[in-house]
Amino acid sequence: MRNAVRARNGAPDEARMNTLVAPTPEAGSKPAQILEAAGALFLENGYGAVSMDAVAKRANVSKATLYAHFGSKDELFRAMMARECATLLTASTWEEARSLPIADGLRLVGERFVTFVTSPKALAGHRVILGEAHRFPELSRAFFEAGPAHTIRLFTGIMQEAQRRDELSITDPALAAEQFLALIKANMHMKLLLCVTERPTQEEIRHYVNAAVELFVKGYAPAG
Amino acid sequence: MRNAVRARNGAPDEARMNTLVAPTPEAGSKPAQILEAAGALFLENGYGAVSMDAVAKRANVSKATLYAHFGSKDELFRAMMARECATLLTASTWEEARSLPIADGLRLVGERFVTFVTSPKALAGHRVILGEAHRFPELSRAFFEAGPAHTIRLFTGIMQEAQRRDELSITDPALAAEQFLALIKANMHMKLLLCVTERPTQEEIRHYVNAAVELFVKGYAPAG
DNA sequence: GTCTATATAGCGATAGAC
DNA sequence: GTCTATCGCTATATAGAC
Repeated sequence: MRNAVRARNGAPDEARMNTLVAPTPEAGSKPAQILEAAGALFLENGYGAVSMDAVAKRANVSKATLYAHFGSKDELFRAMMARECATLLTASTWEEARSLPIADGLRLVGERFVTFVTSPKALAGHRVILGEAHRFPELSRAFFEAGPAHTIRLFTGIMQEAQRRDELSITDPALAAEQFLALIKANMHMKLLLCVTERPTQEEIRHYVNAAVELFVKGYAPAG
Repeated sequence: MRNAVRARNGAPDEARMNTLVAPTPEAGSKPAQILEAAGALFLENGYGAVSMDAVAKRANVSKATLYAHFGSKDELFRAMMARECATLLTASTWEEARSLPIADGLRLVGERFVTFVTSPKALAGHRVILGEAHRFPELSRAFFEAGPAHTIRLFTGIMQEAQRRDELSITDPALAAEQFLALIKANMHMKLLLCVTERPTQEEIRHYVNAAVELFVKGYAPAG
């Protein structure tokens, strides 16, 4: 897609920074096996605690084969994160929310969003990225662009739409989007990242999201 | 469950779970030097990327001396985290907020809280803990209790007070506290954890907090 | 391309002198 | 208590046969 070559004129940020796009190897091939093993192990245990031996063993591949496809542990980690982000962040159909009243739309996409970010895989990826943010700053940036920043842009659109329809009185749609996302994640996300609580049920998620929507819609209700 | 010995009567959670309390060695002593070096290195680079040699070298101490005071790398890491949490989380005077109108009180403690969690040390600690949450689950729990959970309890008190005074209409004070904390951190905290932005200025913090307080107070305004 | 076997280095942890 | 020197192990990465 847009790799390495594309940084010429004033290309928009969306196009320039997402360096997490990587070709997906054909299913069943050795590279695919390796990436799958790396994904399972790195996400479970973090970068430092996983050896190349362990990856090779889990992938049913020799270490030499592993190094033939991925030149180093760093490279393997990057490729694995790119693949995980690609599979996790398939843009859902946010459009359907646009046709609903704002509160219902927020409830719909909010619940979907929280369900996603509280999934074990998303949490594991989040944890690993955060733990290695210092060592892999570009990866961290790319993750942010592909993940949180992307989501904020989507919700910013929803906020602008709601304001255009006079359903909400918003002066800074991007800030409002961030606030809403923060509200629905609230403390639950942190607790999950720290492994101090179990995965919430769909009912619990709905309860959190409903409370957040209520607060948000009332807080941004148009005057009069 | 967790400490094996202490789970008898209905002791409050606060007393049972905070295993991060550790004696502070006298300043200038070797243990103090070691802990300081460990703090700098672990917080900067994470657990796996720091060797005991590196800690010893930075502390101007031999590795044998290091092992004489801290039996293993795990133990050193725990002691270091305990010390960092102790120095960072000195309970400020939240009481002063109680005498103010709710919006002013929230602005005051909110700004202080955000200033704290966006400090480089707090961020580094947060990052390391998150990255190693799998490997050190008890440590993670203890951190959560000493940090986020403690803060939520404090803010829950503020919410209850506000409701008693009919300044806010809150049905679930703990949830409201979580919501407020999430709102004022919003996306800024995530961006900082991912190293995709610089430390915010006090003006930026104030701006975020003001926006959050406005939304929160309006959203929980008593009817009528 | 893929394997077995190995090189080389750095790790956590320890022994023994002082 | 503190040091120097070193053990034993495992890590990343590579050489060479097939």
